[in-house]
Amino acid sequence: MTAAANQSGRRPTTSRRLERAGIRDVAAAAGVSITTVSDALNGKGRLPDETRSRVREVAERLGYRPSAAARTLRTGRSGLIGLTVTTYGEEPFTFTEFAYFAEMARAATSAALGRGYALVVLPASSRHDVWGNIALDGTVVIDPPDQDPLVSELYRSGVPVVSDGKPGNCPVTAWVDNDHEAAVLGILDHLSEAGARRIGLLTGTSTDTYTRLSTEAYLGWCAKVGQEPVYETYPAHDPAAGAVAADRLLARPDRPDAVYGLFDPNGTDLLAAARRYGLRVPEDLLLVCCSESDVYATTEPPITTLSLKPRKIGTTVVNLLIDAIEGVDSGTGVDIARLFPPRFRTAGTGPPPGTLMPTELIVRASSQRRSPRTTVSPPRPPGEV
Amino acid sequence: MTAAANQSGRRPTTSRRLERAGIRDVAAAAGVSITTVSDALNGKGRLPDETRSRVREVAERLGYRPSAAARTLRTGRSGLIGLTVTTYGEEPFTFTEFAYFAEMARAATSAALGRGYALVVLPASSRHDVWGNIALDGTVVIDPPDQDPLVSELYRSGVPVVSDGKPGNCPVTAWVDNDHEAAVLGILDHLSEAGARRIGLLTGTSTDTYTRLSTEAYLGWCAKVGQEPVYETYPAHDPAAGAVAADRLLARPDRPDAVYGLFDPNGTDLLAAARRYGLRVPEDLLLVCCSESDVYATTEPPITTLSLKPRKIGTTVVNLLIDAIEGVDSGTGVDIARLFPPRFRTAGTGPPPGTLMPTELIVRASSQRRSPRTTVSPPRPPGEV
DNA sequence: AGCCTTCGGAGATACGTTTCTCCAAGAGTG
DNA sequence: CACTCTTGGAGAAACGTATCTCCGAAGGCT
Repeated sequence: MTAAANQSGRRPTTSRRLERAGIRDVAAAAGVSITTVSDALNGKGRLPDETRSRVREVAERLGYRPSAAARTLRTGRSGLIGLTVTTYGEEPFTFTEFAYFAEMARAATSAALGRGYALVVLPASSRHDVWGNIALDGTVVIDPPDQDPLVSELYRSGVPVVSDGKPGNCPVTAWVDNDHEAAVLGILDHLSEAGARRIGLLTGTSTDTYTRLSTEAYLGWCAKVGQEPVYETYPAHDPAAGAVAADRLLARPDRPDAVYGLFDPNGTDLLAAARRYGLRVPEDLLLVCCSESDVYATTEPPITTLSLKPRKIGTTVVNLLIDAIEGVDSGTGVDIARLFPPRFRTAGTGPPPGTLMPTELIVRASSQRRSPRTTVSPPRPPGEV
Repeated sequence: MTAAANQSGRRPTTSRRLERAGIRDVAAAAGVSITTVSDALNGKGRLPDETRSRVREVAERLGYRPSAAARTLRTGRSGLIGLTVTTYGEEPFTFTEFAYFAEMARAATSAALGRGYALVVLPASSRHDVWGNIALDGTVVIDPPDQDPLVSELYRSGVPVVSDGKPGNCPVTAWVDNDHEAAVLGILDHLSEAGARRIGLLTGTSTDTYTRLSTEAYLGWCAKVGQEPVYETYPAHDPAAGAVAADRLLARPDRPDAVYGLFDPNGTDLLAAARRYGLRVPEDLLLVCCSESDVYATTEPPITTLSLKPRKIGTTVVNLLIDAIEGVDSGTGVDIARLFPPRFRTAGTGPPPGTLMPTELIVRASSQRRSPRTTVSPPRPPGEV
């Protein structure tokens, strides 16, 4: 039994054996009250520096580590943020499957840590019992489907939710998304300027916002410029289906002379399909795809890609969420959250605040008829340093 | 004020406004005691099914969600597992930077979730205050450096730690690693059989276990077969340095006719370097590199890779950790953890239990002089389905 | 009839903090 | 001297759950 526990007069019968030192032990050892210890360690209250440092030293000596669980219970803050990615197909996660998710998650983790929060990776399926078992201060949801029951449940129970991807019909505290329409229009214009006469699209069958908005933008553009739409769809989560769809697109009688692929692997798939049909890129076929992968910088030829800037998105999403958690209204310091708890905030205030982030088109040889000058270091003979 | 809170007689003065329903509210609404509610919901105690279902129904109706914080405080279990990856260079994480980490993390997340735990991504630097703020049941550490203070601290405070990568000098509950020596020897034999006369190595400057063991295995093999070692080292976290080192290796007067690269990007780097020197792969240069990326299946030519099977590793690590947390001794059901808390378990019992996992060599064209028959679908004319 | 066992459940305590309230002693002030 | 104000700190009440202990009642057995 600890001497401190003895003095504190708490457990007279049960002897706490080798447990970690608690705040009581520190208080007893330093000859002060628990209040003083708490204040000293947390920098609150009014204490002379001498007491503060003495308490800190005693705590250090005893190896005192405050119990996160107790603190969470008392303060209602866990410092934990959920990160949820919608699941496609059998696998529980597409997490880190595509470069976009991986980079976004990394940026989000980093941003959260920078503000003292940690990220918990959670499945989108609410049946996993783990959801109820974790005290979350808020949640980031990537690409929530319409009417997501999980998001509704979270929001209803007062947990702030910020989504990456404009939510369909579920209530969120805030959302961040790319300006997909502008991105697609920009690409179509870019291809037109490069000489494309008939631009095709490789798109997905699912109904998520990204796919929907991008496809609509394409169709709208076609209607405006008077081009017959030329597109193929496939289930985006199935890599094999992508190659087949790429092949299908180039096999059409009205074969396009330029293609934009909405998903990461489309670039290599389209390149392979073009090769099979003996089409030269960019001479016979202009190519652009949406990807965060840098392999497209070294393909033959390098492929123009659209970056959704996942790092920026991840950072923004997390910062928005933490702002909501801490009740900061973008720097005004007004404690909005306390005045209007989340469950009431949208009542009558219209749609939740959304932020549109710009994308970046990384132009490479595949989308330029006149291929840009590439810097190639000349081969050096062996032996030369 | 809730009627239940009124009846319970607890807070007579302060009115709890719109807070979530607690276990007391459920008890009051169901006309039973708190004990009964807890037992009914957790499937403990001895209760008739009628009471159990009635309580469950009331809880459901009230939207009762047990407080994770309170449960954690009471039971000492949070259901949270830390996932730490050592940081190289400036970036806070290499998390998901390499395919190995990404896949390993995904498998670990999945395995944890399957057993009712969630993963928290944490930085390896202990100065981040977030470490002390989270109740962790255990931690997975990827590739801990020798004498890692963080691991020591965790282990000392009784938190089980399982590492991916054989730990140098820090005490862990268990560890999992590949049999790097066997893997390297296997590759060297494979290259020899393919006709290699002088095998080179592209390796790293850092002292982590993987780099060290692999390099030592190479040197040992060289000594055994009487080949002069031919290798170049570079800081593995610097992508640009890899290309330079690859170039250096092929520029040597004693240029190797086969190379094994220890890191993921080495394949493309070596391929590019070979091209610069006019070396044909595999005719003039045999190539193997360690990578989880499937881009090497489609390079020109496809490159033979060594897979460390990160999914298997991630799953094993997590299961080992949870076994330790729950005190399960690999199925015997003996509660070892309770009998011997972690801090005493290594006293005299020698090194912590380690598991060596096999690797997999994925043989492709780059390491075979007689290139294997490749199945290439002949180009189909457009219009044909 | 008396005793033992099982059933169904209530009471109370502990988990380890944070924080609200309050108090004693000294210091300044009229 | 009587008073207020400030300083430094103590006491105790939560936070919401799990669980240990105990108890009455009903039935079974000798």
